[in-house]
Amino acid sequence: MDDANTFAETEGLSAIESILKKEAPELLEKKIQTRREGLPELPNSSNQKPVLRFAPNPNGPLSFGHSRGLVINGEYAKNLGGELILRFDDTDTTVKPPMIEAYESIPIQQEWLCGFPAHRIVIASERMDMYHSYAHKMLSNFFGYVCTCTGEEFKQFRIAKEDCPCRNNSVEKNLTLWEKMNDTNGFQPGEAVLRVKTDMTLKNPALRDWPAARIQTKSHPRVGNMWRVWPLLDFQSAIEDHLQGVTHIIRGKDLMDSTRKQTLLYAHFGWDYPETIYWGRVKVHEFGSFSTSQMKKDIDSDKYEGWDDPRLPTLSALSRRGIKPEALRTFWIELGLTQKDIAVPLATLYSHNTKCIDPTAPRLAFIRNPVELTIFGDYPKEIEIESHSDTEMPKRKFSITDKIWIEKADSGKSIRLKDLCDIDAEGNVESVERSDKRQVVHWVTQGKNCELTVAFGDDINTYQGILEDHNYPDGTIVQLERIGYAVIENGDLLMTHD
RNA sequence: GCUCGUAUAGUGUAGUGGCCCAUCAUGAAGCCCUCUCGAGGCUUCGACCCGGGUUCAAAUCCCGGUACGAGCACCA
Repeated sequence: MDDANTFAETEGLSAIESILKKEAPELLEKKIQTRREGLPELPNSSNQKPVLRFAPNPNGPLSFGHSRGLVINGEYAKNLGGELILRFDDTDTTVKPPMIEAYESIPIQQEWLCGFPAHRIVIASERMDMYHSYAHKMLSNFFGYVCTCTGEEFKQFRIAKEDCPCRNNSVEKNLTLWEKMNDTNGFQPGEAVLRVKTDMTLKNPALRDWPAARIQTKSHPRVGNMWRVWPLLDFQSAIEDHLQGVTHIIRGKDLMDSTRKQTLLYAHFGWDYPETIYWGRVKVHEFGSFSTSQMKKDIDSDKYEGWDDPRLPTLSALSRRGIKPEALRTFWIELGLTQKDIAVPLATLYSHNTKCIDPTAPRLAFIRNPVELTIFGDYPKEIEIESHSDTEMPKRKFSITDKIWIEKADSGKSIRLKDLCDIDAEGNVESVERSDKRQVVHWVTQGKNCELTVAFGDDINTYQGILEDHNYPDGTIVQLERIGYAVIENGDLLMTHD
């Protein structure tokens, strides 16, 4: 390389060019910048069919935030011919108790979003025997122990990098204490936990002898009181990933320490940890911060009408509002898999959604703040109007009387009544053909009173107006001319977005 | 406090030593088209956190700083 540069300096660049032209012409061709499309290549996936999983807590229905995990894992599974496991991590009956309806709704929403059903569904609460048997194994092999310190006591040991007294108990003692944890008349919640023996001097405090299971006495909605000792996420998830043969874990970077904890556990068992990829935190400005438990509270107190209240960021609300799964998928794929913490505006999602719905959304006129206008002069008495200017949709047919409705904001000036005629401020017809560049305004001649509901942040507004007669069924996404897209719901309108 | 992570236009993103006075989308502005303030087409605007170092060559590698975020739960 040095020689080459010296040569270039003394002989000039053109000399090099002519040599290259002879010896290796392909090097001279300008590379064209290529932009990677879609998701980055999944590492370590060329020699195996990937097995991925998405593991929500069924303490409520799926939200916008969940959709990232579903989309990313689902896309990889689909594109690489692998498998997607939908796993219910429902091992907490106390802090985030499972909601029984969620076991039904989550798979439905998963299929709606991904476009295919999960290849496997795993319910943690039905696999408790497995977790117990590995917990037992951990104790018998002396890489786990029952700890009877209080949380505060152990915290001090963790900070001081010192072993807690329970750490050196014999295997026999541990097995006895384990029995006592599982015994109704033994330890009570809070009196003992199962810990994984790692190393109390580890640099990262989060990894020091982390807890694997605890006692819960609150009944589980699916399995009742069959179990008393329940695994914590890091343990349950680690065991289950191995049991299911998960090859790739894609999750938030807030779980980086989970990976490290679980890798230590895998080392004890002699297993290989799956390939792990992380994404950063996503904030959606318009959604603020919602937690499943807070939403549940607010629904119970009637602040929201239900899980599909259009103000909420749940998948059922988005779906109800006319957000398409394709738009959600494009949105998440475009954000990609970086570890950056990002804040995104909903405008991007809406833009993708517009591309999905615009080609099939029939146009309708909706008059907000309607005022009646009498028109004088010659105008067509029967009229056919396009329902969608770019596609072949049946036309809208109306008989025109001399009374029509226009929006108050459009009244009192000379306007073009769309597809009908030019009028002056008093309603006198000036021309049937479009005669100048005056503003084109939508209008209704035969219509019904109708309510348009618009969710905006934490507010919900309804506008009374007149919607032109149509016979589209509920659920149709229409475009209200000059306003935006909306879904027909019980004959009324629910705003999708502009 | 300890540990870990990230830093490219307003917002996202591509880019893994020479294709880069940096890609694409979104956004904003303008024009064209259109009997919608929609869709479509075109144009324009706008960025490599800072400071050192390595190298002929750095957005890219190294070190330091700064900023932001996360974990250190008997939640997931």
